[in-house]
Amino acid sequence: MAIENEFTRHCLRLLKSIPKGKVAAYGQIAAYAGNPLGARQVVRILCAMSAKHDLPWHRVVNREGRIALKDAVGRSAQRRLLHKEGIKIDRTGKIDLGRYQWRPRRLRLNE
DNA sequence: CGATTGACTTCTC
DNA sequence: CGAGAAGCCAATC
Repeated sequence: MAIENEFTRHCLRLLKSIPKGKVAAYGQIAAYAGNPLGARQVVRILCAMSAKHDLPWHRVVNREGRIALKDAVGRSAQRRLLHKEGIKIDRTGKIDLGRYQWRPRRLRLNE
């Protein structure tokens, strides 16, 4: 069964291109995929297809730079994966977005 | 077909 | 900074 709509396709492509050591926000992915209000759809995609498509689900956090997962086990797993990629998380559980947030394409020339 | 439900976001207080 | 409410969207019931 193939990918149904364009939005989903874009999301998958974006998600797969998040480089190691960087993170993105749900709403951010949704926006680049064409639906600025589709953060929850991104969640659904991750939930449903992360395993099947080998998506870097752990590189997606909420807008604040915090792990959005509710499940305690999943949260620690994500924390571990991120840490393994060199992403630092402060003791309040927050990621420094200014430093780690992914920016698609060439908008990140200077920095 | 209306109600419920999220790994969301933004605004108020 | 924390808690609540409201907005948003698609899958599921």
